Amino acid sequence: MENQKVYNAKLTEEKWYKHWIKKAYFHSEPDDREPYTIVIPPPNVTGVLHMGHMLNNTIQDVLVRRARMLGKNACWVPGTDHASIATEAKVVQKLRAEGIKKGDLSRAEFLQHAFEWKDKHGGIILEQLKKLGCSCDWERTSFTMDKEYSESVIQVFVDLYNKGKIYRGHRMVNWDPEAKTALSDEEVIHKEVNSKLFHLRYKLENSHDEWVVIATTRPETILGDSAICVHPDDERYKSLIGKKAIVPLCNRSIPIICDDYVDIEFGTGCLKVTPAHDVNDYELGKKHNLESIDIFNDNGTLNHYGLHYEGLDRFEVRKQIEKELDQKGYLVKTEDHINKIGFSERTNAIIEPRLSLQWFLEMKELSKPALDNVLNGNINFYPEKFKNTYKYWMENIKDWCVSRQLWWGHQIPAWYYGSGTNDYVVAKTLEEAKELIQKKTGKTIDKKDIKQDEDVLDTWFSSWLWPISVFNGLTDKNNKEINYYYPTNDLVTAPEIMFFWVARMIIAGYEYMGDLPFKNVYYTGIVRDKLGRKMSKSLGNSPDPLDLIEKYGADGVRMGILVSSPAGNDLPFDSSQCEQGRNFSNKLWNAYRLCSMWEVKELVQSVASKNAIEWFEAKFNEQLLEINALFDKFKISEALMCIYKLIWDDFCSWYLECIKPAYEQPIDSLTYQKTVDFFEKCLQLVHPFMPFISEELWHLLKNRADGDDIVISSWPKVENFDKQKIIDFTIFTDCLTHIRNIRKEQQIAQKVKIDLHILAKSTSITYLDSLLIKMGNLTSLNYTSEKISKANGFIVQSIEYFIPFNENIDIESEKIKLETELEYVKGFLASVQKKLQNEKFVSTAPQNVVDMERKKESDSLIKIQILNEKISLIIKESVNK
RNA sequence: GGGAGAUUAGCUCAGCUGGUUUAGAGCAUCUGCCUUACAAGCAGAGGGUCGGGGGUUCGAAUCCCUCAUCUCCCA
Repeated sequence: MENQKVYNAKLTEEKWYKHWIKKAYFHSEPDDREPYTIVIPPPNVTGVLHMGHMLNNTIQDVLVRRARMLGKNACWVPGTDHASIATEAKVVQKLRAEGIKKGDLSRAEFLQHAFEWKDKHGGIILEQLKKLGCSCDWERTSFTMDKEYSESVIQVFVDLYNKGKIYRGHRMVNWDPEAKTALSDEEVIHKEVNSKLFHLRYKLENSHDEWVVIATTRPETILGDSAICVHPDDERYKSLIGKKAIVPLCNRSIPIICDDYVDIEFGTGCLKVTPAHDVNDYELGKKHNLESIDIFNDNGTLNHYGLHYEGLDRFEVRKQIEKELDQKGYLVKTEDHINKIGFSERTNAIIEPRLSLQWFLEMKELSKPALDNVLNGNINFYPEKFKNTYKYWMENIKDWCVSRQLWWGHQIPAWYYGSGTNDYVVAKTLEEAKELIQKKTGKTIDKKDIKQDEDVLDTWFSSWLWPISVFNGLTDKNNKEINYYYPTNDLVTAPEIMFFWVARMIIAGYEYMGDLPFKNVYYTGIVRDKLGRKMSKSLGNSPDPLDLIEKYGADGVRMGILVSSPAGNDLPFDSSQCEQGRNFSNKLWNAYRLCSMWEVKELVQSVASKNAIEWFEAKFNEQLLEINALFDKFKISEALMCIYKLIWDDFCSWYLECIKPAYEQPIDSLTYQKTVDFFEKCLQLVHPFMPFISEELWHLLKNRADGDDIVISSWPKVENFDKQKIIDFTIFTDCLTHIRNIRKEQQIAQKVKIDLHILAKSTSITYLDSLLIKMGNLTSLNYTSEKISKANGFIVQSIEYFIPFNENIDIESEKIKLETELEYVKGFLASVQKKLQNEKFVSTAPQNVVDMERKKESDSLIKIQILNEKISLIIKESVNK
C-alpha cells in the first residue's frame, strides 16, 4: 500500500472505524468538560440510507468531530423512529405476501410480527452510517418505542390531557382509505390533476320543469348532498333562495340556501353542499344547521346511502354514476378542469375528507414560547430565511390531530367503560384507569370491562420528545445526563419537517424542560438529480450511497456531497463531485508519499526553505482564522473549500514545491520537522470532512504512541502571524507566474536555466530572491540600474523585470502583449480619474477611500509610463532588425 | 388566491450593514506538458453589460420601485 501511486480507501476505512470503536472515542459520559450534543433526526426504521441521509449525517459528523477536537465532550445520539404508517404498511405487505391478513390477527399477534420485522430490518440504516464514518455514540442508540421512551410518550399524553390541552372531537380529517387512518395536514401532498367539472341539474320541488344547475368535480357525492348554496348577491338565483330542490337518483328534497362563501364566478355559481365530505361544506353545514350524510365506508367504498352503488369504490362509482346521470337527463355537460387533490404522503391514496372522532392537542397557547424564542434569536435558524416560514406557520397554528387508526405505535392511554361519549378516563395504566373510573363514577368496574382506545398516537407525538427522551428526561427527571446534555447544541435537518418535527420539539422543550431543545437549527437542502428532480426510490434516480462509497471511498463521497451544498440550498448531485473528493484524497496521499521519500540529514537550512516556512506559517494561520469564522457561521461548504485550497494550492503546489530538495538530494532536518508539523495541522483541518485518510496519514507520518489518534487530537490554535509575509509572497508568486508565461510563450523548457534582471528600486523585496531563483530555475538574479532593451519583461508592483531575449524572439507578439496591457491600464486609470475629478466624490467620500483612489491613480500612471517606454524600445528594436 | 425566497461565468455558488482595482471561487472548457509525489497530475488561458427597465446616490451586483421567470410554503 505504502508505495502505491493511488490511494486505496477501502483498505483503511474499515480498519480505522474499528479502531475508533475499540477505543470508545465516540462514547460520551457526563464530565466537567463543556458538552456538545447533537441528536440525530431519527431515520425511519424502515429506511435504507439515501442521499438525503448522506448529506444530513455528513454535516452532523463534521460538526461533531470538530467539536470533539475543540476539546468539548461531544455526544452524537443515534437512533430510529418507529414510523407508524410506513412501518405498519410494510409489515402488512409482508404478511400479505405470506398469506396472512392483518384482520385475522389480534393486536398482540400483529405487534409481534412487527417487532420481529423491526429487529431484522430496523438497524440497517445505522450500520450504513458507520460505513460513512459517522462518529455516533452507539451505546446510546435510541428507538422511539423503547420501553422507557414509550413511557415518556404516554406520560406526556396523560399530562397534557390533565392540563386540558387534549380533547376528543368530531372533526373533518384527512382520511387515507388505503391505510384506513386519519392524516395530519402535513402528511397530505396536494397535487394538480386533470379532472372534469360535471354540470348537473336538480329539479326544483313542486315545479313542472324548473331546474337548477350546479357544477361539481365529484358527482358521486350528490348522494350525500344536504343543500344547494348560492351567493346572496347573485341576481340569477335570488328567486330560488328558500325553495327546495330534488337530488337526482336518491330523490331527496334539500333546501336552497345562500352564503357569501360561494364564488359567483366559479362553475354555475350554484354550489352543492355535502357536509360530510368536504371541509368547506362542513363549515357551511355547521353554520346553516344542515344534515351530514356520510356515504362512504372507511375503505373508500360507498355505504347504504350509495343505493345500488353500495360496496363499490368511489372512483368506480364516479364512472358509473356519470353514465346513469347522463342517461336519465341530469348531466348537462362536462368540461375539463384542473384542480388540486390531496394525496397521502405514505400510501399515495387520494385523501377523503371525512368526519371522524379523533384526539386533538390544542396548540395555540402551547406554541407561544416556541414562536417567541425563535423570533428573538434564542434559537437560531441557518439559513435565517426559514424564520419567516416558521413564523407564518406558528402564528396560524391549528390543533394537532394526534390519533392514528393503526396498531404499530403508542396506544392511546384512554380507557372506556361505557357507551356514553364521556365514559372514559385517561391514565397511564389499566390499574390507574380503574381507580379513576371509580372516582369519577363511584362504581367499581371490572378490569375486563375496561377497553383501551384502539388507536395509536401520531409518530411525531413521540419524536417531538426526542431531545429529552433519549436522555430519559421525563421518566427520570433531573437525572445526571439530561442535566448535562440538555439543551443540545445543533440540530441538522430538512426544511420539509420544520413543522412536523422542529417546531414541535421546540414546543415540547419549553413545555417540559422549560428550555430550548437546541441552540441552532441547520437546514439542509434537498438532494436532486441532474434534471432537478428530487432523488427518490420511486423515481429510481438516486445512486446507491454504498456503491458510491465503494467507488470513491467514504472520504471522497463526504467531500463530494459537501463541496457545493450551502445551507438551505438544494444540492444538484452529480457523482463527478465525488470524483473531486476522491482526487483530493489522492492528492493528500501523494503529498505524504513525497515527504516519506526524503532522506533527512543534519544540514544547514537553505534560505529558500526558511522563507517558505515563514510564509506558510502565516498563511496557515490566516486561513485557520477564516475557517473558524466560517464554521461559526455554519458555512460548512465554504470552510471545506477553504481547507481544500489551503492544502492543494498553498501546501502542495507552493509550499512543498518550494522546500522540495533536488532529485535524490536529502532534506535538512529542520525543514523536514516543520513540514511534518504543517502536514499534521492540515490533516487535522480535513479530519472532520475526511476522517479516514486523515487518520491513516496521521499514523504514517510519524510513529505514534498508543492513543495518539487524530480523531481526538486538538484542533489547531490560531497563532499570531505576520501579514506582510503573505503580501510579500504574492509578489514572488506573481513574478513566477510571469516567468512561467514567458517560458511558455518563448518555448523555453522548464529545465533550461534563464537569467532574470530587476530594475533596482528602493521598494524591491530581496529576501525572497533565493526562492525565485529556485522556483524559476534561474541562473542568476541581477539588479540593474538600466533598462534592458533586448528582453521580455513584466511589471509587478511597479517594479520592472527583464528576461533577456534568446535568439528567435517574436517582437511583434511582444508588442501586442504590451499594448493590450497598456490599454487595460489606461481604461482603469480613466475610471479612477473619473471618480477623482468628481468634486463631490472627493469632498463626500471617506478619506481612506479617496486615498485609495489616489494611490490607484499614481500606480497606474507609473505603469503606463513603464509600458510606453517598453513599447518604444521594442519599436526601436524592430526597426534595427 | 395569500405569503416567502431566488435570478451573478457552461454548472454550483461567494460577494448584499453601498466605495481595496473594469465582480471572485470550485468544477467544467481550451492550450501546453507523461518534469523523478500525484495524468485521479503539473503549468497556463479564456469566459459574466451581476434577469429587464426605472429611481436614490459623488458612487449600486449591493438600497427602493416595477416587470419577467423560477422555487418553496399556506389556502
